[in-house]
Amino acid sequence: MAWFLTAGTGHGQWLVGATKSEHGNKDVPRQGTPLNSGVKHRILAHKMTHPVRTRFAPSPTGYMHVGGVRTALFAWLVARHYGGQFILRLEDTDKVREVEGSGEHIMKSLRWLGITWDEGLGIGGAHSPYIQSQRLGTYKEWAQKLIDKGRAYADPYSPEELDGFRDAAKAAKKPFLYRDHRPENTPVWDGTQALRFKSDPKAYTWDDAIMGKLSAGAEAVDDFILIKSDGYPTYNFAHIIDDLLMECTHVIRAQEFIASVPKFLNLYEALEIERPILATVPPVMGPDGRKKLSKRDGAKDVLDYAKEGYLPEALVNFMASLGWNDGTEQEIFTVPELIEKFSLERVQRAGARFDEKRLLWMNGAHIRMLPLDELYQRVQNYWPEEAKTTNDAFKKQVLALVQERLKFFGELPELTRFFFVDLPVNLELITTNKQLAKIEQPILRDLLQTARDELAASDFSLDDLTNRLNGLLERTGSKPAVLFSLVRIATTQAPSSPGLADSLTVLGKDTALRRIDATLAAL
RNA sequence: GGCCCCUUCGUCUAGUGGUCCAGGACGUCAGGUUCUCAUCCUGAAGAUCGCGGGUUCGACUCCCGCAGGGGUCACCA
Repeated sequence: MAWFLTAGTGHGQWLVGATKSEHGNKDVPRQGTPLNSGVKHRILAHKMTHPVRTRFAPSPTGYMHVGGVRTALFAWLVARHYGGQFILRLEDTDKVREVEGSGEHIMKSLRWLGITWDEGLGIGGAHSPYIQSQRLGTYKEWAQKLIDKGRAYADPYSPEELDGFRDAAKAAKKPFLYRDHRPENTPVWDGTQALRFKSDPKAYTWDDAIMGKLSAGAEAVDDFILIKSDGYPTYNFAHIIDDLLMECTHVIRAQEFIASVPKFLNLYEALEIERPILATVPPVMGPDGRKKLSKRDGAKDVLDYAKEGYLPEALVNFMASLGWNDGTEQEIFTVPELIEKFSLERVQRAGARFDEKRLLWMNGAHIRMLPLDELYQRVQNYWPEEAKTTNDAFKKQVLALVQERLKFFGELPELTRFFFVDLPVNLELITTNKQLAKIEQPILRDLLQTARDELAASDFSLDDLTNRLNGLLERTGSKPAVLFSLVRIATTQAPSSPGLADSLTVLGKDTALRRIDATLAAL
């Protein structure tokens, strides 16, 4: 069932009437303020009769890292939570910064994570096109409305003049405000200059679904550029038009836009359109906590996590937990649980540091939750080279043994190689072993020979192996740390492996005895 | 520099005036699970709730100031 944002949906969560009382009311209690006890006074007031529609609108400037994708995730979670729609739009209005193939790469990233969209890039929809460079006519139309109202004008200055103004402002330690230089008689736009918004500066107070009550003075409102001189709109203008036309109910975006909101609010007024619910997601900080995660500082492409064998549901869980929790002590969430429990009200306002160790743990936890057959399907591209020709049944047995040891699929080869190929005898494994190093080689040799004879009589079923290994312990009087280590090293030639009996039964009699013989020959 | 936002264990966080000399998770350390690695279990260390005032019988929770951090001041988004 779809949720609708209307007054009186029952829970009192969504209230009426934000836009009109938005400004100049710092001390006046808002009408229709939510009663719903004061859930951090973040409850959003808005009137709407449409189903929830959220969007993610990246610009095609390369890959996406965890910080950017988390914003998409939150928007997606909101849409899914309310049974609404999620839209993917491409904001490609900066042709200089555009990186070829980014759109495809972004779609691939979202698809991998299971962040599905109902309209937009690649699939079209009722509000096509979803690529801003293909919507230039629309922006021009809306720009004309502003011109007709006397709320837009051509920028007569050269870039050099503008730089001069900016430098002067900087030298005076004052913020640069274009409108301080607004021409007396604002020129008519002929399409070759930049088109600027003629702002009506005033102080604003508004509600942010995450940050709560926000405010800024009139100095935050300026004459920003609507249409650049190359004919493309700026983000500041285009997104407002698109969100309106695409009927977005929420604009969920990163924190760097918070300072621009007063400009947007001013533009909504000039356009006489109702604004969507605004939500500002706090930044994901780099591991050092000094600044937000960025490509410049080596933030990874989310698809790198795919390559390394991370589970998308684990990464989703991890990103969600970066700045959100459900108020209980639950840490591991499935995607359906996230959809059910997610709410903007419980999103943190402070930035959260990216801790890859926690991601690693979470990924392991999700791997352990997977049924063996599903894990087997997912892990198929990660087997060591030597396993390529091995049959499924055998690989599945191996996988069952390493499932609880896997932190990410990329570890599969080093964890399992010895199951598929005889590794060269490495006596160092014995000489550096705490227990075995103390024992002279001839004694070790006898012990291993005894074990070999016993194993030769086994049918290599797990039960029989376990019994014989235990019997061996009694008969030889040696400690498990000695006997088991010795046999384990001889049969695997690996520094670590799953339990001895488990490993042996999967390895099989021929292989196990052959490897013991090789070790015997080397001792 | 102006404006805006943020501030609880190393990290992610719980916490909406008394139940908090602050709870959980990751990480770390120690012990247990017949060998290694891992899982699992148990335990330990780890936060004078950024600092200073105030309000209150009582503040992590409310108010004020300060400090620190972040964001922004583009014909980038």
